[in-house]
Amino acid sequence: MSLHHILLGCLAKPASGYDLQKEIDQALSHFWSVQLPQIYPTLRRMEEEGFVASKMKASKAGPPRRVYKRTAKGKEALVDWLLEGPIFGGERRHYLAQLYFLSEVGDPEKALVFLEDLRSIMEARYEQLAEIETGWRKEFGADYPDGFPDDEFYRHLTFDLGINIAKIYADWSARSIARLKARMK
Amino acid sequence: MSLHHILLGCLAKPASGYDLQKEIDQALSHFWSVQLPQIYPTLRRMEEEGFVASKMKASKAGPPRRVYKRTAKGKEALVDWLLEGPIFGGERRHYLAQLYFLSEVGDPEKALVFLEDLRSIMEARYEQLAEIETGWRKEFGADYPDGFPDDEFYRHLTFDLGINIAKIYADWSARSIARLKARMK
DNA sequence: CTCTGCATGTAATTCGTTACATGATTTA
DNA sequence: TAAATCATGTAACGAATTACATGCAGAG
Repeated sequence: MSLHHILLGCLAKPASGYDLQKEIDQALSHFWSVQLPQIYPTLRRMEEEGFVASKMKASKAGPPRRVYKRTAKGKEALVDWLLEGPIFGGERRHYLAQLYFLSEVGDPEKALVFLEDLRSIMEARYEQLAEIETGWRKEFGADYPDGFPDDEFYRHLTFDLGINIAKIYADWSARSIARLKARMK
Repeated sequence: MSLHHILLGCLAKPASGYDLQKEIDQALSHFWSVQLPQIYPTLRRMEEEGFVASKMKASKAGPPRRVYKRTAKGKEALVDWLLEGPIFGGERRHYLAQLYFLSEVGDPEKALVFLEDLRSIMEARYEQLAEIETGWRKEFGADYPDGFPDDEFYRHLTFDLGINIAKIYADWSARSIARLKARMK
């Protein structure tokens, strides 16, 4: 029961399965991912159980869209989930597991390549977030970061965490490369 | 094919399913989790496919143990996985998804409780890691953090990242609480 | 006319969790 | 004698990925 709640959260405004996938992929990608074939049956089951309701609507470009709305029961279920308090568990970061076992490759040159790949990904991620923040600073001026309306405030908290972590990752990967190089001499 | 590789990584030394679960739970918990009922059938399948080999051995306390060793084919598969480069995707952090939608609870007092729960967890996590690091500093003195042998070097990289992230989380959650309180006035 | 984006879905399979079942040894 | 730790596993279910199948509309 997890995608279930994510979808309820996203359905503050009516949306189709396709829309939802895109939103998750863009705005929530740092802590969640889904594929379309998981979304469609989940939404259907949620409708059967009364958490959402759907209507077919014509689309400008492409086939008709099934647009979902959250019901009162859906909103209630979402709030219940939020009031459970922070849910931990099921963390899965493949790249850290790989790093943990990296000595098994034997050759430090290859380990170095791994770390450099990691660094370029992490730096790109940080740059991307930093650009977004620059945009906000221009837009809000001195009101940043506290000029957001209520709903965006909590979203900004996740952003704030995200950019700080991205920075740590970028610094850490650069430092790790240096440590490995020093050790190779 | 993910637990598969984690188990191969842990099997640098022979171990039983029970041992493996404990190791993952202790040393890898920040980026991986498993339950025993997933481990047993996975190991069995891995043995059928020739990645590991098992022998029954008597135990001091309790029932006999099925102890697994990694085969040459297993080691090869592990190295192949590591050489694929860093694998991203499938991130899942429930508590951040919850935070993202937290405005839906309406009442900021309840949101505050959520953030305070988060903070106490994050601070405890940081303290725990800081204690471990203090121990190492005492043990290695000026050689810390570079006095580790090769295999522990990479493990220390994951630790170094972990403690930095834990600190960020602790600071961020305290800051977020302050921001929310300021906004509630 | 081909490629990209829009938009829906099914089927098969794999991965992961929870509940259940069993039983020995050690510690309080 | 009750609880904790050791140790294995099965069964049922739920969550997630991959492959497959279909078809329209607009841009180049």
